[in-house]
Amino acid sequence: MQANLQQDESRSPRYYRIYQALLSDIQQGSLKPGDVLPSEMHIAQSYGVAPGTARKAIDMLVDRGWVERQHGKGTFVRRADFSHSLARFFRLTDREGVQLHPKSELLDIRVVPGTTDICRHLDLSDDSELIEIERVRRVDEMPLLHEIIYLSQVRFQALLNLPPDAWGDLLYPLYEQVCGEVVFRATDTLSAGPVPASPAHHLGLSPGAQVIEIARLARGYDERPLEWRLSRGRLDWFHYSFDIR
Amino acid sequence: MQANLQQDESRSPRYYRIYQALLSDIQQGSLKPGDVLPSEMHIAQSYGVAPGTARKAIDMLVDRGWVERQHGKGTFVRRADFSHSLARFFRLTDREGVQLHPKSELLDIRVVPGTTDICRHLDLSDDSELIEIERVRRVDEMPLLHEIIYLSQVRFQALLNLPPDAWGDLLYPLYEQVCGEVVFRATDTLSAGPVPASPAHHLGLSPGAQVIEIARLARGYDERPLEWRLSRGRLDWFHYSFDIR
DNA sequence: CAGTGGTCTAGACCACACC
DNA sequence: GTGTGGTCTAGACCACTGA
Repeated sequence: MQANLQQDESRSPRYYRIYQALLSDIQQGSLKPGDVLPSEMHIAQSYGVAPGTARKAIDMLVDRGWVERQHGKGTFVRRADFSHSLARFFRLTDREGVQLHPKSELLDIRVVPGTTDICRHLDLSDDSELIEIERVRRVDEMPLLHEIIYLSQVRFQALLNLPPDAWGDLLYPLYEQVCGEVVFRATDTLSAGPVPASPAHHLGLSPGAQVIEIARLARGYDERPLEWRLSRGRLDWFHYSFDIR
Repeated sequence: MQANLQQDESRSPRYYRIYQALLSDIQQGSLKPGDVLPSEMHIAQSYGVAPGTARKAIDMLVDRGWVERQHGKGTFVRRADFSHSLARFFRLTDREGVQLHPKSELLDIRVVPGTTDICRHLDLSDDSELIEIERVRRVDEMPLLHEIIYLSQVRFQALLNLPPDAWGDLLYPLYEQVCGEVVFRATDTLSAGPVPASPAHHLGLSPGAQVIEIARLARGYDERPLEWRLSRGRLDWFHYSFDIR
């Protein structure tokens, strides 16, 4: 009956404060992917609540995809499953709507002064230095996409020292493992336009031909912009698919 | 080792069976959009379970978007909110990413024999008759999209008797009000291709010019295919935007 | 005021994993 | 066996709504 404890600082319910505490443990890294959480009873006792209340906090973590229950074993922090990162963020398909698995070739990485436009997208001051990455993504040697990627030089500096063979086909796992930055969501905007010289060359087009442009702004857990990306692809190989709910 | 088949007719938990029963009431229409559900206590008593169990069933309905709680008032079946239908299903934007609000002009509606391809998309037998609708969607008199839409003649027959002035800018509200069919989700697939004669004419292009093609399969609550739609738009006015999570 | 949903308790028994 | 999560009970008090 110590209902008094709860009164003051809490306008939010106990299960919600426990949820926030556990989530913070995960985001700060004191609970790492693959780690087991304390048992429900343990959490209940250490926060001084009934088991049902602790369970409700864990329910929230499960619903939001942070942890996974395993009956009889425990509750575990989910690994950022990058076998699914491709399926989540790469939406190009073949003619029949089947997901493609492109290979990536790094063309160039360098530090450039940011343009006003890009810095504004990334919520940076207008004169910030940016990391610019240029890539080609191929399926069966066919160049499907040409990509130019901009990142904050401050937050992604570690990428500059990577040996060439450390670059795989996916960037987002690299962002997490090398820079500790996790891409949580993204907004894609598709349009068409004439292709500049460098992408034209890598896509096997003459400059000025029409291409699809996919502009992407990717954000972290806290909604901060992390990456601005401009992908260009040939019209004739372009198939892009997704669900609306 | 007794086979502890609890001989409950159900291997599923009680809250889940209550969830299914309530959901079925909503889908069958005995609970209509805007209706209030029985109170949690009432549900608990009438199913013979504890209040917490009934509440958990309602939690599932809330999580999945079927009902909405209103503290102090009750729990209500959600209305399919067609003031947001446009924002949900129409993703064309202007150059700056701002949602467009197109006007629709009905060009033609007729009954046609279905092609194998389209009937298969709609889960109909190959020789089914279909309703074919042809529309143009304009913003400021500029023809933005040409659409051809296919529907089951059986389920959407009521559309054939509509007076021309009953056709507004949006079809999905019409499907619900006139035919009782609710579009719940859709899959869009974007690609590019040469434009046939009729769309070319309405979009102000010469036949064979490249256009964007948006193929959509829209489905109801129960995942049944409802509508197959092929929209074509000029490359130079094409901007399509959405979120990935 | 009575009725509703929102939170919380302190247990119970079951099913599953592992030793 | 013990310890875990999964389900369920039978209450309690609170906060909000509307008559």
